[in-house]
Amino acid sequence: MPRHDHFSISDLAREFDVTLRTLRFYEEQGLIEPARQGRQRLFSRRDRARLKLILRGKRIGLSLQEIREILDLYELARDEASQSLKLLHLLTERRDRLLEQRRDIDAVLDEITQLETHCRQVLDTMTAHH
DNA sequence: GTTCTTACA
DNA sequence: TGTAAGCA
Repeated sequence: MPRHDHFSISDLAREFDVTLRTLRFYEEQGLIEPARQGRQRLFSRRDRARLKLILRGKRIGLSLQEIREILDLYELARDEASQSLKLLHLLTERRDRLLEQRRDIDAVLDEITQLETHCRQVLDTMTAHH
């Protein structure tokens, strides 16, 4: 965990508990673009900071595509305002998706309860006849 | 021993 | 994203 200015792919993998494959994949997806020292990747503090944001976004449930949008803003429109605005928007969408999933789950749960009730009634009826 | 690219159950 | 293969 060299506290210096550069990190190897293994350094970051260890620090953030992700696999080497994951870091290479994120690069492939354009979320990070570590420098190269010959052929090897050389991660800067900036890459490290981005990775931190990527993982945070993933925890919240944002897609890599959405995370990239935020990261891009952090690069281009260096103003923190547009970035926060974007994040706020994505968070709202994420919440809506979760709420919808919750509604779907509740609906299935209710159906299960109804079927359960039905089954018990059938069993009670048969028992009563014997 | 470590990292890289490519391909695929 | 995991894993295996063949290099550097």
